[in-house]
Parts: sequence; C-alpha cells; structure tokens
Amino acid sequence: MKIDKKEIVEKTLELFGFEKLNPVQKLAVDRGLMSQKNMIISAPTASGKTLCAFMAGLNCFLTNKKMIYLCPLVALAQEHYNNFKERAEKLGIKVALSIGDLDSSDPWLRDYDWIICSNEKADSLIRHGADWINEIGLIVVDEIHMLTDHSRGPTLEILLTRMKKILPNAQIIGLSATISNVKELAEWLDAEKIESEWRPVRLYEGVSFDSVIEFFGNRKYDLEKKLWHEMSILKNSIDMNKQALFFVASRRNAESLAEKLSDETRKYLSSVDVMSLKKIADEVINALDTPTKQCKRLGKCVENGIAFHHAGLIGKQKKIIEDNFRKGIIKAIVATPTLAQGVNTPSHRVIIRDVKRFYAGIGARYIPVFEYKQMAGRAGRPEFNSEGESILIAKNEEEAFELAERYINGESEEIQSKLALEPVLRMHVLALISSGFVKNLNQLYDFFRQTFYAHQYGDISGLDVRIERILERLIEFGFVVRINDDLKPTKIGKRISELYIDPLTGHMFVEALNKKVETNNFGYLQLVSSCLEMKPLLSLTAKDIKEVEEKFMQHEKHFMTNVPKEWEDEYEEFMQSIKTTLVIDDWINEKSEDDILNKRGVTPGELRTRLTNADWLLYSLSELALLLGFKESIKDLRKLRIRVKHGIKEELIPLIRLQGVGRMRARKLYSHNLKTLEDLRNTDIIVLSKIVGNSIASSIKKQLGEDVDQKQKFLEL
DNA sequence: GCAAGAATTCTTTAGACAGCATGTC
DNA sequence: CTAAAGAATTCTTGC
Repeated sequence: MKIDKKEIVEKTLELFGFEKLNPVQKLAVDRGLMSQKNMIISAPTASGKTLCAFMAGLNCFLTNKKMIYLCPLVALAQEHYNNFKERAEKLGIKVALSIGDLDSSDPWLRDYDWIICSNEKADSLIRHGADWINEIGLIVVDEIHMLTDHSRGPTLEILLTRMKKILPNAQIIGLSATISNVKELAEWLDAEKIESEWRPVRLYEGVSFDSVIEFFGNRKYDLEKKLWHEMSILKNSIDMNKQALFFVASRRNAESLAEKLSDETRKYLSSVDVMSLKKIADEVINALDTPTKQCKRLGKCVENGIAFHHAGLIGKQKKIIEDNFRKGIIKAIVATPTLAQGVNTPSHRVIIRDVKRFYAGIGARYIPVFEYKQMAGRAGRPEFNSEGESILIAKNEEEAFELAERYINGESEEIQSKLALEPVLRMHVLALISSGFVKNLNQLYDFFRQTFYAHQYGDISGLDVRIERILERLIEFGFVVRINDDLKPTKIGKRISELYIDPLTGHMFVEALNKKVETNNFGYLQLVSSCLEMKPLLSLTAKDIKEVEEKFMQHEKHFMTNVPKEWEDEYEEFMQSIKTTLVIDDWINEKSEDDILNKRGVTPGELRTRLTNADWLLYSLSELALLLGFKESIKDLRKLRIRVKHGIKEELIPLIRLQGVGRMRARKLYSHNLKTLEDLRNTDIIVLSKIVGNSIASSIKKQLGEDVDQKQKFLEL
C-alpha cells in the first residue's frame, strides 16, 4: 500500500478504526505535528497520544528517515511494538523492537524504519556508536515526565541532550501525562506545547467514607452498612456489573486484601464465570515447574474472580491476569502501584486505598499528587462506557475532605531534573568520555549546560563541582586519562561503559580480581551480590540469620570484597548480600524452586530478576577478567554463568547444551548414568525414550547428528 | 479448663533498566 | 523530619 502525505490522517484513522481525530490529536496536527515541529503533548492517560506518534511516524517515513520510539518500560515497548507493527506493516513500514534481553548489537536495526526501544537501550545503542543513528528523523519520547524520576530520569535526560546534539534536525515529540510545568520542558526542547484535559471517558473523582461514596455533587452511592469498607465498595461495583481495580501500598497488603475480598465474592459469580475462572486459576498456579505458596494463593483468589498483582509475580502470571481482566472474566484486581504506570489495564472503577507509603528513613508519607492522578487515570474503559470512577478511601468525613482537597483538587507536581544525583551522573560522565562524544574538559562542562537541569536551574555551579569530583574518581580508578585538558577513556573504562555497569561496580570488580584471594563460586556470587545493580538486596529475616552467619564463617577466606566488622555500617548490607548469595547458591545446587522460595521468603518474580542480574554481572566480571588477563577466573566464571542460568550443578554442564533439556531433564539423564553427550550417543533411542519421552529423545538424537527417522517410525507403531 | 475474641507486640515495607548468545518443562 | 498495617503472640473473658 502506498501512501501520500495528504492521506496520513485518513490512513491512520482507517488503520485504527476511528472516524475522526479526537481533540488532542486535532490540536497536535493543527499546530504542526506533520511539519517537523518539536512538540510536548501533555494530556491524560488514554487520550490517544500514541496516535499522534503514529501519524508523525508515517510523515517521517515518507521522508525516508527513521523513527525511534522511546519507552520507559520494556512491557510498554512491547505493547507499542505489537500495536504499531500490525498496522504499519500494511504500509510497508518495517518495525523493530530493541530491548535489553532480546538482542545485543545493532547493525540489523539499520534495515528497519521504526525502532521501538527502552530509554536505556537507546542510551546503550548510542554508546556503542550505532551508525544508523544518523538516519533518525523523529524521536518520540513516551512518558517524558520520567525525566523527574530519581533513578532513571537522568539517563533519559542525558539521552535527549545527546540526541539533540547529534541530530539537530530531527523532530522531537514528547508524550506526557498532565504536569504543571510543561512550559519549562517545552522551552528546553524548543517545542510547541500542546496541553489538553480531554479524555475519551469522563472521570468522576470521589471519596468513600462512612458507607457512602461521595462524588461531591456529581453523584453519590450508599453502601451496604453491614459489610466492611472495601467489600462494600466491591459489592456496589459488582451490583452494577462493573470491574474494580484497587491500589494498595505493599505486596502483602495486595495479597491479603485480595484474599479477604475473594472469600466473599464467590457467591456473586455466575456458573460460566466459575468455569473460565477455574481454567485461569490453573494457568496461574502452574506458571512455574512446581507451584509455590504464592502461586497457590493467587490461584485461590483467581478462582473466586479476584487477583492480586505485584512485582513478585512472574511475567507470565501478570500477563494472564491483565489479559483476563481486560476480557472481564476477572472481576477485580488488587495491585501495588506497578499497574498505574505499566501496560494498559483500565477498569471502570479505580479504588485508591493507600495514599501513604513508607520511605526508608523517613517513615510513611503521602504519595505525590502525580501518582494519584496516574492511578485515577486508569478509570474508564472507552470501548464500553463513557465514564469512569476513581475513589479514594477515607476513614471518616474529616479525612475524606482532606484527601479530596489534597488529591482531587490538587495539581500534579512539577517535573524536576534529578541529574545532580551522583550515582547516575558518574555513569554518564564515563559514557560521554568513553564514546568519544566529549573529548576535553570544555566539551564536558559545555554538554551539561545544555541539559534540562541547566535550563531549569540556570545556575549549574553545583553540578560542575560534582562533575569535577566524579572525573577525579574516574581518573583515580583508571577509567579515564587526562592529559592537560584532553580526556580519553582507557580500554577498561570504555568496556565498563559498554557493559552498562556503574563505574563503582566496575572498580569493585577490578579491585576484587586484583586481590589475591583463593576464591570460589560463593565468593564470586557474593561479589556480584554486593553490586549496586543488585539492589535492593533481599531482606534478612530472623530465620535466615543463623545460616547466613554460618556461611559467613565458612567462606570468610573466599570473599573478594572487603569484609566489614560487625560494628561497621556496612555490616548489615554485607549480611544481606550473603543472603542473596545463599539464594543463588541454592539455585545452582539444584534445590527446587519451591524450596528456595519458601525457605528464604523470596517470591518467584524476585528470584527471577536476581538471577538475570547475576548473570549479567557475572558476564561483565568475566569480560573485565578477560581484559585484565585473569585466565583462571574466566574459566571459573564461564562455568558459573551456565550454572546460574540453568540452575544446575557443575556435572550437568555437558548435558544442558541440548535443546529441550533443562535442569530437570538433565538431572534425570544423569541419574540414569548418562553423563556426557557420548553416553547419550551410545544409548539406544528406545532406552532414551523411557527416560525423557519420545519427542525429547528423538530431538536429542537429532541434535547429536543421528538419523532417527527409522526408529521414530518404529516407535510410532 | 478452654476457646473465642481482645489486646499487645513484632515485623515489614513499590518498582525493574542494562550485556550477550541461543533456546525451559 | 521516623508511620501504618498485617501477622503473630499473649492476655482476658465467659462459660
């Protein structure tokens, strides 16, 4: 299908199945969306900002340039990818998804027109100096308000500053939730400011207290007095045949509320629901090899139509829940704040129960208005209703008014550059020098004068001081060399930047490798567990302490990091790193997943992220060992990585290479005295089938280069 | 003497990006 | 500038 510039709007509407542009989209088009104007489009969730990006993308495609679409979350990148790919391909546009664990290098991206990636991936691509970057004509920044995030905002800020410099002619479109200082941001990017409060559904914001839900003059519901508060709201929702999405402050709260609610909801389910829910519950329970306590608990809730949702679940379970909630089979979700910023899971009703959250060292505090708006914004499903309701839960009338004043009438906080925070700054100063983007002191300081930070605060002398301090450390670490005013990366500095690890971690690795200790796997794992990248560390509970102390004594000689004394501040953290090590150690010694999780009080999702992180860090460590010539370490680390990846003891390494053989099957083969590929080759396929089943057996034989057709036929008879 | 329920103490606290080379049960 | 809720444990009460 060919397309002309005049048809962009028309074609886009057709592809998405809309009649006409909505007010936000129309405004953007009128103000120059298709004439290369930079723009910040600030509008509520679900107001169709993505469509603007799509149109601009088409426009860009017609000029033979690439669009890069930046997302703050991998899950969002995937969602947009699916959304775009299906439609854009009809117009001959090639869409690619580039995220961390999917692919490494970039050359293949050259052949694509639209590249969807996470902010960090884009940063990494630039660090590696991908040549196709110059072909970018449009940069779309989804959720550009991420700029204000403590931990990940600075990366986005640096990325944008850099892209602006490399691609002075590219169009930049920032998509943002409603924020109060759009103007400031727009000025920085030299962009047109498009602000709108338009929503596809009307949002009623209310408060619930004393058995009523009050929408302040707009409407009011009376709740059943005999029920407890949350239940009465849910009952009220179910009576109207509406779904409910509860937001609470912690995982524990999410699980316990879901469980309590589910006890009572089963009586409101139809027999059709019961059947489909049973099926979903089974899926959720069997998402892992052996169901864990958490899986069972979730399954039990789902059976009754309610799910909890938080980061302790694995991706598969989250997806099942999100999908079935969208389909309307699951009636309610109790979630932690993840769901407010993640994939699109709208609900007719959103109930915000906890507005206070614990901040380490400070205690419980009110969450920002911005976060409230994000959660409330999830209310309303355009395809079914023309309205949505968000409800705050208050204990009494007094609190109800207080909450309404603070949140419903409140204005979202301004976004603020967090660039001055040292850990992130450290990483980016090294990256700038490593990629040769900045060649001397002048260029370095000059670069930071073009950031949002400089634009926002004007005075950047404070920042300069920090940069200076960081530079000194990088030189001290041997990652950067300074000759007069020229700055050059060292080999190791460059590698650290490419590996995307914190320079402090890099330094710790180098020191550890140089430290002449007789280490072992436990030592390596402890080293990796004490990295910044592994934080937050798994918490140490009363029942762990004994074993952690035992291991501490047992491996005292093997630690590659500095071992703190009991009275030192670092001691606590050190013990936590041992706990994390313990969990990984259990895993590579083939403890069952369920055992590990139960015994250590860890959730499946947590275990998964720790293992991925450990693998990445072990890889980085081995790369540094390679660069520094520590041959022994490289060998050890290679083996260790395989073991961490698959959760196996060393003896299974030869078997794990086979496709279709994981930790379970490898162990099974081994226990039948089949210990090497040679053993397998010498074993008859019929014998093998008895152990691992027909299809795996023939797959193994095929992989070993044997023609199995004949015997396969025999087996089928 | 015992169990239900009240009172008190203890415990814990959201989330998730990146490298690289191939394929879990 | 350091809170709140759930879980576990102990205490009280009523028979």
